[in-house]
Amino acid sequence: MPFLSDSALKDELNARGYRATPQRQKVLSIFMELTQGEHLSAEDLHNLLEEDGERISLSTVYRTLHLMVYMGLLRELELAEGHKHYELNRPLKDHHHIVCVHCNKTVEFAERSVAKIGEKTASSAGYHVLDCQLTLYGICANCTAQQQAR
Amino acid sequence: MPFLSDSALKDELNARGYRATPQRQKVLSIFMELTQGEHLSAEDLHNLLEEDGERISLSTVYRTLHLMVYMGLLRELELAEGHKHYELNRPLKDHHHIVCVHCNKTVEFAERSVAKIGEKTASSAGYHVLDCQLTLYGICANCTAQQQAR
DNA sequence: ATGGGTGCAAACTGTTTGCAATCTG
DNA sequence: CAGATTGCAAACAGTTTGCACCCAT
Repeated sequence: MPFLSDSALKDELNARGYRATPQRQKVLSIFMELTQGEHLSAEDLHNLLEEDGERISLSTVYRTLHLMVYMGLLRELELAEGHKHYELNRPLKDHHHIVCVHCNKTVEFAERSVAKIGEKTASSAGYHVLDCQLTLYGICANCTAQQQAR
Repeated sequence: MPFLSDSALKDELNARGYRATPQRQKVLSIFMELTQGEHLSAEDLHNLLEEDGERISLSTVYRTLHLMVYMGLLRELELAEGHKHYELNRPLKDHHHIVCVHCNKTVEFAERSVAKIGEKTASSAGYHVLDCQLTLYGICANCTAQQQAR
């Protein structure tokens, strides 16, 4: 599901009774241009679209993000920055985050065993797992160094 | 750190140049009365305090929560419900969450190996880990059953 | 007594919603 | 052409902040 042409997106939307609009296509194409691990807030996305000369309102950005999360095209991340971030929902969800609580710098890392542990635990609690996010909060090397400098 | 008497809290605060106020003591005592795994939003906490006949403003609740997270007494959770939740920051952080994306029901579970994996990964990226949260999103048994009933 | 803490109300941020106009299937 | 989708502006929810008063230290 990571790469979806405009026409594939249209099919996917139509199959579920939704319509393909230029806004939706443009939103998805922005996400497909990101490098692995990059993620955007609603406002980041809106800015990128405007820079590209697209005319799209913030409300539509939000509505589109919700729709695409609902359809499974995007993944919603809750990093502790007060607003949500979104990224393409790649089939292998073995990619997690470390956030620096000082500077908010975020690093992605891949780790297969976490998803397995999660899957096992959740299903024994009767849950059908949709997503598995391991988030580590800490202080990055840079900030640690700066603290010691004081 | 899970159980802190009023006077221990006072010492802890004074040592860092803060003052012990009735509001802060009451907030912490509310958290200490919770059963393991319970967590509160700022508003939940405010309501509980008012039920107990305490006079405390919402702003003070927020300020106190931030302070206690900063001091390491509380842990901030980002469950996908649009607002943050807080719980006592117990020394063993091997306790994670599964959230049902339909009904928001949250279940806690303990899993030791995740923290180990996280610690290892983060430190190799140069991060000093403060917290490690594994959050699983899925559909609970109840909601699955209801979906099939339709 | 001094400066940290509180309550209040007003400001803010990110997000959602109602509605008329517009576009897709 | 019907109904889904959009843009706009207004409404919202949760959280933060300025300021005068108050109370731990």
